[in-house]
Amino acid sequence: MPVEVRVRYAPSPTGEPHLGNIRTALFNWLFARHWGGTFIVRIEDTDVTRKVEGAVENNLKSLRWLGLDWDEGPEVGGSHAPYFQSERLALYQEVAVRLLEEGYAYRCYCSPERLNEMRQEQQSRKQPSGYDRHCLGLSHSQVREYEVQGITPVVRFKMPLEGETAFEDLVRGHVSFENRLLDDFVMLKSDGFPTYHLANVVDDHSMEITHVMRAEEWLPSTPRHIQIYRVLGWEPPLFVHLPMILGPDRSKLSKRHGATSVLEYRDMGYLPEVVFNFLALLGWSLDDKTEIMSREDVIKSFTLDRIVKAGAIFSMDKFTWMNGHYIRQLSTQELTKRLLPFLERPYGKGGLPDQIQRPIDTGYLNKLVPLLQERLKTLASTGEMNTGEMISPFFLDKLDYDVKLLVQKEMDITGARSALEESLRLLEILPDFNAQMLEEKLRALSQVLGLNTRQLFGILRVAITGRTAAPPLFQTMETLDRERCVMRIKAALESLRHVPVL
RNA sequence: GGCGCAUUCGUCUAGCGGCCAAGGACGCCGCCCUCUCAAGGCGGAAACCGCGGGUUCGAAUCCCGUAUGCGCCA
Repeated sequence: MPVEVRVRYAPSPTGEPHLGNIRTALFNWLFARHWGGTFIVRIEDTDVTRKVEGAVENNLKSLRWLGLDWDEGPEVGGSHAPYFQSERLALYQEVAVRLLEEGYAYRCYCSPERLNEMRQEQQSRKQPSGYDRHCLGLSHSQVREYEVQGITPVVRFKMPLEGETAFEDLVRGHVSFENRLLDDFVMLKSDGFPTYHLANVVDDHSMEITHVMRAEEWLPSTPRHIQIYRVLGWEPPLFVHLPMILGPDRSKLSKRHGATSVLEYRDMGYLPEVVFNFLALLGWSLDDKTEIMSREDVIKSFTLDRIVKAGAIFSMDKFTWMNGHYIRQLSTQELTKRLLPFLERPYGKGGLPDQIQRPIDTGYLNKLVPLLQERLKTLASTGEMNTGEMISPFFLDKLDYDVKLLVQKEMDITGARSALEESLRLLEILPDFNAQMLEEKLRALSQVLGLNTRQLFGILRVAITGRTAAPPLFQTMETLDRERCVMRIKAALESLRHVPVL
């Protein structure tokens, strides 16, 4: 492949980077790492009006969270600094002036009103829309007149009227556009800021970018970029247009499809390695079966020829499945560590009930984690309930009982009471309070009581945890210890006491 | 409206002329395991490869057209 690979991720700081942006970043990063190249981050902050506070930081944060380290860019600097376009304005202006002098560009004084009118007329006449070159042949006196009026011009690029602009896209193959259908686009705005077209060409060239990998939505503007390279006598980079990530309705993924920002997924309890793995598989695949891949695996096998051409819908279901899969692979200790911040959040945000003291006892949590592990879909939730809710019975002193739950199918209150009373008696005298012993003796008890295990264990489960869905009963009891189990069964009995026998 | 790109199970994908009456995964359904919920195991339904023409002994795979979707410009 190329002698030296230099690629870039060039976000504009207009909000939190969403999955599509990050997938683009990931592919660039993977490509660089695969070939031992350089991964650059460049901030495209020339659109002052759309700038959002904290957006740069969110972009960098997202990259760091996923472990996508950059070799040049904000915070780390590099030989091609600066990496903020707002600090490179002189460069763009210089190029604009050069193109002006060489006749490849011209100043345009047209008002938005005139452009609008022009567009409407073109539309009504069903002509292809585009700038009509009104300002191309302006005389000196006309120019002077505009200047006197205080109009600051934009700079437009003079597109060739004939021929076609073609290139080999590394994913799509040969792509071509007819020049006569491309209009004289604005390169430099009247405030002196460049448009995307100018800035990205100037920067990619001066930063010696070898491969421009970006989303497919940029494909239609590529011929413009190529024309700029051409008149400047610069060698254009290779282009790689990545398939888009789509929402469930197949349109470009956006906020109206729900959560799209990577940081939101982080807060929902998705693992960074899952985002990495899953995103790598949206638009790229290794073969017909490999899905779970370490980052080293992906780097090793990431090549452009395996990139898919069509857009892909982001499937939340599969994403969540993969997250659960990764969670189950984690060591108890690692999972405990990752769970901690989620559990320490306020109850309203998915953490443990607020009356439970923070910080949480890590040693104790460590004992619970194995009971929780295979039930988690995300760090924050089992799908049915929040993680904090799920393990709250292990932390609370008192549970609220729903009496209806205590009385199992085909049983009455009297039966439930005696089952609890007999269990209580048994637990109090059990020589060893461990899961194995508990199971053995309680099974025997169910026989004696003439109940099936489903019924007895069901009642006990509700008495012990307050709910019908919980981790395995006997391990739960062992972890809670005898004293607390006894207390809870007594409490359950107490709550049954006030219910009249029907 | 113009231009461009795309088109294999609901979804992500494998497939680069014969190995495909199309394979894997998620989801779905059923069974098993089982103290609940999960997890796991096994099995199933699910794409006539958008459609129509070619090329070829042979096409999901190559070519042309067409439809649809999406993107960009407006």
